[in-house]
Amino acid sequence: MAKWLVKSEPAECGIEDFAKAPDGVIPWDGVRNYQARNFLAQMAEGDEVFLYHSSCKHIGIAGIVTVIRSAYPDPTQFDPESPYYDGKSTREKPRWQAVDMKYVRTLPGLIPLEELKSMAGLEDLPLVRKGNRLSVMPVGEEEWQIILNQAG
DNA sequence: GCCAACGTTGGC
DNA sequence: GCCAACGTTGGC
Repeated sequence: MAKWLVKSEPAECGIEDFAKAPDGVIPWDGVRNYQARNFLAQMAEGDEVFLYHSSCKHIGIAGIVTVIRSAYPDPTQFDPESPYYDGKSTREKPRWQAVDMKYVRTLPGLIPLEELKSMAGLEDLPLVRKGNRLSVMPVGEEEWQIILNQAG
């Protein structure tokens, strides 16, 4: 099973929202970046995902979710009412993909970005690199373990 | 609120 | 195909 990390603003969709969602399930839609979309498309059912809180007071890894439905056309791209609407996308040739994710657990303590930056073995994780804006990224098995050990 | 870094768009 | 202009992300 592959491992991943996704960013979200907790005001929009944080680990608490997963914990409160019916069955703990939230569709991961609205991704509008090609590189991030390509990673989304590679996700498989059962893959585990770190949920990272960005653009807020306490930034860092807050919890773990799992992929329960692999990539399907993101419905928000067809919805003119949606902020994620994309007029250039068609149902025959959808541009954007979504997956469904399910709550696994909230970490006992958030792992702050600052700490992730200082940890050995995470140097290649795009998350800790300056100016990185990628919102969906792969996490290597070793990186995953290093972070898990830190999470307790 | 600021601003650096980045991705995308569009003129040429 | 280049690249300037623009909009967005996201840490600080």
